[in-house]
Amino acid sequence: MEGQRLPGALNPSHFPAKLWQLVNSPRFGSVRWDARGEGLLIDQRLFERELLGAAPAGQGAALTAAFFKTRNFPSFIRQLNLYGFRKLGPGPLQGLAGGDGGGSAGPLLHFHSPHFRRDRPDLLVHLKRLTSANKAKLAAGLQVPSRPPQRSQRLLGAALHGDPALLPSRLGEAARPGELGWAPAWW
Amino acid sequence: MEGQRLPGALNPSHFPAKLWQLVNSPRFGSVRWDARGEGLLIDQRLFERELLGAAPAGQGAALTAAFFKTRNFPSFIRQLNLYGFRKLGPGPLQGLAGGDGGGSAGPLLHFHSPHFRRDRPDLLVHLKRLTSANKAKLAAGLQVPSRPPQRSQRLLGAALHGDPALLPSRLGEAARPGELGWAPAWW
DNA sequence: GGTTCTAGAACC
DNA sequence: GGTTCTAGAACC
Repeated sequence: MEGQRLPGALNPSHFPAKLWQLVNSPRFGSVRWDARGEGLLIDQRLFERELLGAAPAGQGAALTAAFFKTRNFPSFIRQLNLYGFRKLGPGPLQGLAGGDGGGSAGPLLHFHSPHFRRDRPDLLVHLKRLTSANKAKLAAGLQVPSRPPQRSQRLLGAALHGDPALLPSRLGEAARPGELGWAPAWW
Repeated sequence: MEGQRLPGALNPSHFPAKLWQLVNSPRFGSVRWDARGEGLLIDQRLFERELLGAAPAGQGAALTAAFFKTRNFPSFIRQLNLYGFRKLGPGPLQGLAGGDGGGSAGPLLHFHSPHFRRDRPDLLVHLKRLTSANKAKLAAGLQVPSRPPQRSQRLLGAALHGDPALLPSRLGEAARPGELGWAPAWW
């Protein structure tokens, strides 16, 4: 399980953290690592059913866990591109994807970012939202700050990942009512 | 049935002609006119099944008529935008869409172009592919030429639409073998 | 920062 | 000209 812990410095409500949790979660099969742990394999059909609440055609829209706010798969792709992921086409690199993944319903999309690797959660902090402003800063060699998670978010993350180092040690620092009394629907 | 005939000047292999035939075809329910005949109502779920060969989830990909070359719905949207269609959001205009369309499987997308109206096939010639070059020409008040359909395509269109004026009147002008010996799979 | 709609560009 | 991938911009 090493390498699957979400670094505490990441804001769990932002896309990189959510994606990290998603790919490492046994709950979901639509997003997983490729054979080398250096890219993402995404089963669009399964993704829409698991995460976007798409009904199996004929049934009404099922209410589903709100991992993402959207109901549209293209918005997820937009997020990937916005954070610098690139699609890997069919070819030698794609060949490393690693099989059909066992019962996948549809074709797999293969995406890659140099800052998103299974064994390198420390690189996640380099995933930046590539707005034009941020790109200009990065091009100029400047730093792009990340808003750190709020106290309640850090507590939640620590609780979810069982990281005692991040949990309050004294009662006086304990979570206020409501602060830890919930969990995301997708967990 | 007036107004559903494809103008002979249009190249039937290009997007505007295909879209016109699609929305006026009784074969397909995924694309149809809104209540005013001034916009398109598109049922993405049905569109993917009818025209892109999407399997009903679980089954393998079904082989389907090749109305479009793509298997991806976003490519169809890209075409709409490329030809100047804009999406109408929920609101007063959207309210004119006209019901759920009778058994539509999913939510409807509403798109509009001033050159695409049920009762005005004569406007279709103004639908231009909005490349940056074409947009510059249009902005300069210049004309953007359309490649006219080839002889075989004119003949096919005339035959499909039963337009005797466009069909050869003498045997010497008749179609050569193979020229009319086929029809699109989707017809 | 996330989501949505549209457009640029490259490839076919 | 059609298709695909990525990005800009506006809105939330």
